[in-house]
Amino acid sequence: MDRPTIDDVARAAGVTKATVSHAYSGKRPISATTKARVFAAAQRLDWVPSSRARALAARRTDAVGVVLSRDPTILASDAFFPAFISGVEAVLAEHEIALVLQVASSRTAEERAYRAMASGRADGVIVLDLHRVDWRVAYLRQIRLPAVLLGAYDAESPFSSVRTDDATPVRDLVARLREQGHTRIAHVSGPLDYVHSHARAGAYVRSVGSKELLREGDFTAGSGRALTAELLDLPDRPTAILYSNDTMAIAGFSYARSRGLVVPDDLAVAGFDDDHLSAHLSPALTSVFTDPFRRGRVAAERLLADLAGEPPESVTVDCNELRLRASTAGAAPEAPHTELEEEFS
Amino acid sequence: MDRPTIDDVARAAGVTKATVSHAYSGKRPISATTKARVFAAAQRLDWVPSSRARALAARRTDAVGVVLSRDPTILASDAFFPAFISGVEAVLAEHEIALVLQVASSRTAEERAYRAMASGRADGVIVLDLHRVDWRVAYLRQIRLPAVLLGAYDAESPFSSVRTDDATPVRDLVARLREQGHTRIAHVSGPLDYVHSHARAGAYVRSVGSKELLREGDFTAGSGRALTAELLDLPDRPTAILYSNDTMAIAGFSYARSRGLVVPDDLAVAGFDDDHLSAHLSPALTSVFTDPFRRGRVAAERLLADLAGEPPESVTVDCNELRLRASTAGAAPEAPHTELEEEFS
DNA sequence: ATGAAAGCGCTAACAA
DNA sequence: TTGTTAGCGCTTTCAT
Repeated sequence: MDRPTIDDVARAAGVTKATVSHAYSGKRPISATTKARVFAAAQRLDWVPSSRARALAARRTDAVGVVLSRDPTILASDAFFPAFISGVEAVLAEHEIALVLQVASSRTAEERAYRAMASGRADGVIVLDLHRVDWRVAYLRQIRLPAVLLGAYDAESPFSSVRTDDATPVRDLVARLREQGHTRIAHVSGPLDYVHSHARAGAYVRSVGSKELLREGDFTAGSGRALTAELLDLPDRPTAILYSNDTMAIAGFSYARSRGLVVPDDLAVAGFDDDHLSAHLSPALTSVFTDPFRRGRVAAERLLADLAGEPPESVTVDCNELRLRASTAGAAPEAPHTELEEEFS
Repeated sequence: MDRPTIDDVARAAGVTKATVSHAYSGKRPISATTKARVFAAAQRLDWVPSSRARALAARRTDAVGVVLSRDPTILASDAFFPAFISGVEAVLAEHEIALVLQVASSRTAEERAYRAMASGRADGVIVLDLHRVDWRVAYLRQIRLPAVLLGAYDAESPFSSVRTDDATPVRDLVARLREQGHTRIAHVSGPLDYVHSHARAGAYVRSVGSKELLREGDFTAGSGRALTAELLDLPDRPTAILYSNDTMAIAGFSYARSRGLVVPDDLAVAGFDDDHLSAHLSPALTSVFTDPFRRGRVAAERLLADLAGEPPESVTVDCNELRLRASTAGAAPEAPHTELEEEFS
């Protein structure tokens, strides 16, 4: 009454385990007739090969891992993650490969999680939220766990990576706002040690030529609100704010509104990541669609290629798309401080 | 240069594999001194037990599975799933148990996925999106895979379940709208073969006493829009619409607005699930917060208890909270058709 | 308190 | 084309 094993099937089909195994894997020629007998027997016995035994013998798990260093509570309000995972799954599902998820909120927990992956939970991992100097890159190399990095890692690394160009949409957005007459354009970034935050902030700084109105947030609504307050309290306040994600942008524009400012008339606002509800806000939020679904697909495909033995490769996905909406529409407000600026210049 | 095995550690510590194994599992008394020697050796050799070998020998994987029957692309725009998974992970992370995710978009693929879980990918599963008559319940029993069902399954089942009361907030909401003078209150449900959609729709029908203004959607923005159009085209159109999720509600009120209706003056609108941005829409969307994070926690805890040998149990989580916001504020519009109704009555 | 040895259910190298 | 057999690296029973 226990689950049948490969031996049961072999016996029922009048062959040996090896034949059964090969009938399924196709790793050696099996005559059509025996193959048919094997399959029939397996079907009759309702046999499913044990993934555990297979994993041990083949040193392969048929699973791909993701270790999340984010706090579980933050996961919930993030536009990127679910869509990215969907993209990954879309590829993995075709190959009947599972996705193993583990969250770890401390460095030691994270190391343990990666070691667990390496010890047989997964054949390779996708690394998210890459830092500019990321201990995980060296660590994964050390424990020899195949990996794909999501983001442009500058330092030498033996891993494939999936990159995007975050600079262009930021530059385009700044240019656009300039055309509308904005001269005081601020940026609320994510943590600057993340490669993606840093890339966006860097593009911003190069575009406006100054760090004066750059503020470092942490992607939470709280920081969006606090830093917006700080910027609006400036004697020469910005007339436009670019946020590094939609959550901060929305928190920011709610706050601005609570101070009596009208978006976009008094303050233009733009986000990043294009949450699926952002188009429905009013005013609708200008944002940058980054196609996390597609990036998930590409990352999964890249990892499977690596696991199949292809040499690592850096692929760049051209997916970012600036979506201009009402929150940045219209001309810049008659900046009350422009005269002041001129006085000082 | 290969990964060290338990034998290497045993040799280095001058004991046998059995001792090493027991030093870690604590399944038999080991003297403090040998234990110390073992741990020291393991540390020195940088040994991590192979989860594959352990899984095979112990018939346990230390992983919990979720098979998603949704299309991967839908996953992305759903308020429930990421938060639920976060809750699950919050519990699993404490026990260093992994979460195995697999999406399957056809029944056969789904069966394969569950069999893979049963064959060693996971020790048990959490079943989402329960149908009123759900083949998976019988199937999981047949393949003897421990499971926790999310939702109130009516038929006899050997599984634990995590239930919520979706009826009360619907009833409260209808009552509230009645007080405001609404007499034509419609409902756009999710697919009625889902237990949760059905529970909400059932509560609605019992509250309003009629199915006339009930429309069955599928939780997508498209169906929200289409069914809203249908309802608004009615000769005696509703003055309030309850949707079974926020996505449909938002699509619905965008559409209503495009027809020149003002929310909530001409049409009151309410959603379900309370997407994290719903409070920021304008008007802010009335919705029902269902605490998916907490339900995820409870489901994971329940599954771990089942796996530890406790008898299955149905737990009810009292988590639903009606959040009244501007989209249902104010009195019912002077219903343009009330006179008509009187003419006909 | 510890050792010896038999599996767990497959894969793959080696034979035939 | 198929059979034989030795692992894969653990856990666990049976001895001591």
